[in-house]
Amino acid sequence: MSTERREPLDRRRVADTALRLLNEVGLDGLTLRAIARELDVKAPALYWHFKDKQALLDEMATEMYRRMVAGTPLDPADTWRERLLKTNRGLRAALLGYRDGAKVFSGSRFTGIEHAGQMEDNLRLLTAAGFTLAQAVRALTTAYMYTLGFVTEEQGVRPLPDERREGYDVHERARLMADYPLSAQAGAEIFEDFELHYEEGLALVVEGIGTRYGVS
Amino acid sequence: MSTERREPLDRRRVADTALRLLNEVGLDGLTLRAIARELDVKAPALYWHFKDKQALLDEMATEMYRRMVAGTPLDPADTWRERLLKTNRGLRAALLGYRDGAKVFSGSRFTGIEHAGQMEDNLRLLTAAGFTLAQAVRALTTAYMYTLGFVTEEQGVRPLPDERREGYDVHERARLMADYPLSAQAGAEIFEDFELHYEEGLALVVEGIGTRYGVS
DNA sequence: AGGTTCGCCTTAACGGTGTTAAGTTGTCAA
DNA sequence: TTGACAACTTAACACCGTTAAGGCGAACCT
Repeated sequence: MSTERREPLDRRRVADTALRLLNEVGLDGLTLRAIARELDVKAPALYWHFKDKQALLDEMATEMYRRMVAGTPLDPADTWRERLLKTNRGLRAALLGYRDGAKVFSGSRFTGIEHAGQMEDNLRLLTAAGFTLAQAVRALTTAYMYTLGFVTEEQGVRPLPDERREGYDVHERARLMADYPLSAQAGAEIFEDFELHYEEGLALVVEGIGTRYGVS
Repeated sequence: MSTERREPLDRRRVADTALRLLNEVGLDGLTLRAIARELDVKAPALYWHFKDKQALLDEMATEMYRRMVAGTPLDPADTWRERLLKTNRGLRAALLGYRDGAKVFSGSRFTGIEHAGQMEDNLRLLTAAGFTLAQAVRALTTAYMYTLGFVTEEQGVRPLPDERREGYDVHERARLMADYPLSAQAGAEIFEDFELHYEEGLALVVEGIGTRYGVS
C-alpha cells in the first residue's frame, strides 16, 4: 500500500483535468463526481477550490482562452485585416479543440482580467490603423460574435472534428425538402465544408468593416 | 369536486406552456415537474407526447421560430438588404422574447421542415437579386450566426430586456482595468446600448455582403 | 517537545432531476 | 359485453449539485 501523498489540487489543475475529460464525455457527462474521480478525489473536495460548478466552468473557459492566446501568435506589424483574421481563426480553433467548446465558452465568464491584455493589444492596433475606439470595438466584437455563433452551430452538427451527429444526412434532408428546391440544394452549403464556409463568412465581416469604416 | 375532464394535451400546448414558464424561471428552473404542474399533470405524462426533454426543447425552439415568422412581416418587394435586416431583427426580437431564448434556440433543432418555407423565400429573393445560390446561403447564414452570437452574449448580461445580471457594472470594470485604458473605455461599447450596437454590427455584415458579392 | 491551528480532504446525507416500468381510467369499436 | 387503445398516475431508480460535519497530516507557536 502506497503511502505517497498526492499533492494538493489547485484551480488550474482541476480545470485542466475537466477540460481533458470534457472531450471524452461531453458537457452533459461532465459531472463533479466524474471530474473528482479523474483527480482521485471525492466530489465535495472540489468545493474547496470552487464555490460551485459554474465557477469551475468559468475557470475552464478562462483556461481555454489562455490556450487560445498562447496558440495564436500575433505580429505587432499585422494589418488590421490580418489581425482580425488571426484572432478569430484562433478563437474558432480553440473552441473546436473541445467537445461543446462553444457552449462552455459562451455560457461562462472569465475569472480575472487576464483577457484584457489581448483586447488592449487589438484595440491599440485597430485605432492605430485609423479606427475610432468605438469602431474598433464594433469591428472586434462583431467578428467575435460571428465566430461564436458559427462554432456553436458547427458543434451542434459536428461535436468533434472527426465525429458527426445523426440526423444531418444531406441526401435525406434533400429528399424531405423536395418542395423547397433551393433549400434542398443549400444543404451542402450549410452542413459540409465548415472550414471553407467559415472563412467565407469571416471575409464578409472583414470586408464590411473595411468598407463601412473607410479604412483600407 | 369537479368532475370535468381536462382535454388531452398535445405537443403544441405543452410547448406553449413551457415557453411561458421559461420566462418566469429560466432554463435552469424549467424542469419537467414544473412544466407538468403548470399543465395540471404529473411529470411522466409528458413522455406520452415527447420521447425525452430534448424533444420538448426542440418543439419549443420550433414554436419560437413559428412566432418569429408570424411576427416578422415580409414584403416580396423587399430589396435583399431590407430582407436581411428584417429577418435578423425579427430573429433577435424573437430570441429576446424569452429568458435564455438564444440558448434554448441554438441548443435545439427544428421538428419538421416548416422552417424551409422562410428559407426558400429568402433564397429566392436573394438569387433573384443577383446572388448565386452559394452566395445567398453564405449571406443569410453569416448574418444568422452573427445574430445568434450577439443575442447569446446579450442575454448573458441581460436575461430579460428589463433585468441585468450582476457583475457587469461598467465603472467597477473600468477600475479593475486601469492598466488597460482602451479596454476600460470600451466597457460602455460592450455592455450598454445593445440595440444600437446590434444594428451597427448587422450593418457591417450587410455591407460586407454587398461589397464582396458586388450586388447593390 | 507538545498543543493548536489550519489547509485539504472524506463521509454522509439532502432535495431535486430526468427517466422507466407498471398499473389505472375513461372512451370508443366490434 | 368485451376488448383495445389513448392518456394518464404511482412508484421507483440512478444520478445530480450541494451542504454539514468531521478527520488528518503538516506547520506554527510557546
